[in-house]
Amino acid sequence: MDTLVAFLQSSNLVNYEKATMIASHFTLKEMDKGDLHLTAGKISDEYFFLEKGFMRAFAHDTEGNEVTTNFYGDKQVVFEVSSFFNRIASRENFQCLGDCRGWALSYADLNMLFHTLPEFRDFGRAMLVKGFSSLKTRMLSMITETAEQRYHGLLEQRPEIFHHAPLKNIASYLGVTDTSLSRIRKEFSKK
Amino acid sequence: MDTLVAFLQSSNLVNYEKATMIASHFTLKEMDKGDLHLTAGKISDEYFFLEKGFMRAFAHDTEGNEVTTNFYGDKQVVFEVSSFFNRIASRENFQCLGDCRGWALSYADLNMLFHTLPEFRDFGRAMLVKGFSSLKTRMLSMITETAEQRYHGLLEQRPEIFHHAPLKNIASYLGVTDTSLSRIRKEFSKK
DNA sequence: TTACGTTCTTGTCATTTGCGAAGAAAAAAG
DNA sequence: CTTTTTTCTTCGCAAATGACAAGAACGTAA
Repeated sequence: MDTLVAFLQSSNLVNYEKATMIASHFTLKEMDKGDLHLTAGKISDEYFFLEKGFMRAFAHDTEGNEVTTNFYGDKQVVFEVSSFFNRIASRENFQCLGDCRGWALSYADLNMLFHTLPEFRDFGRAMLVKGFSSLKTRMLSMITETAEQRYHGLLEQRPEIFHHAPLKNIASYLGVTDTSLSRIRKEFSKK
Repeated sequence: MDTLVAFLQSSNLVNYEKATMIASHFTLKEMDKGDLHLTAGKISDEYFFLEKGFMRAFAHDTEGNEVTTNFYGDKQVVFEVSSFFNRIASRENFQCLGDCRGWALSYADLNMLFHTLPEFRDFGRAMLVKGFSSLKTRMLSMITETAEQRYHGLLEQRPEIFHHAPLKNIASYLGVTDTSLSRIRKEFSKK
């Protein structure tokens, strides 16, 4: 649980004492490779801190194809914002790409903590803002960059992804087919 | 100012009395067509409720081309989340596409209200979550739909945009060139 | 190990899209 | 109203990408 406490402190918004107190409300959750942490159609009720492992989020398009919408590594918060806060069914699934271990907080507990601890409120908002911001950046790169540029960018900025996720997941995350990604990699290896 | 009060109440998170009290901290701001409400490089310090008019947000890509990232109509909150909350320079510009009139709240005032009114906090979070959620939807459509499908979707879901924004802005918002959008429209009119 | 299923690569072909440039149309300025 | 600027459309061509299919490579489980 030390990892969680350290994570809460890392933002400099929460001190050690408060971090320990917040962390005490989380419960341990362990999953195996392939397990679904959240299934589309259900309401997300876990604000989940991933201590160890790797996960991805994916949705289905109108034709039923899987589209990977995000990857999560060690020490990241994993939850479906809209489902969690609006208490509505999630359109996304969260799947473990390896054995996972982390800490979960329920909606009720999170609200209780938000209500009593302004620091945790700010922490929560900072997480939300961060997620929003990185999604915006990704949208911009989707519009302005070629598939090849996006591939290289991901390779530089988040190399861990390539160690944990199959290429077809990465392809849909980048907005290309697996065929196309394979070609991009081939061109790249020529140099 | 009635419009603002009504807007604050519309979420059902804030009652009339509190809405009036919150609204009293906003200040009126009027702008002409073409004016920049926020310039890239500056820190956004206005949580802005657009009462009347139409605006767009745009950024520049690495080659210096304008990319429209969002459109805002009547009765919408307009602000750059990351710049506003993190107090960092904005990468985006906000421009009036017609004469605009709305109400602005400073970061300091917003925090003061967040601190004293749990209802307004929830309201603020709901706005944030909503923006996040719609950006996710848009990202998914960018990955799974063709440019033509995205065009038709926008035409159905937000027809006002076509009454206020030039097509080249809409093109970059949709992630295509103006040339390509022109072709898509031509194909469409053949039916 | 062997057999099976999944993932990845490669090929061909059709389609979409971008780029550069030119002209038409529309809007703004004088 | 005329001029100027901006926006929109159109053209030809090249490049990128998707769809489909076949086979290779890989991992998993019996």
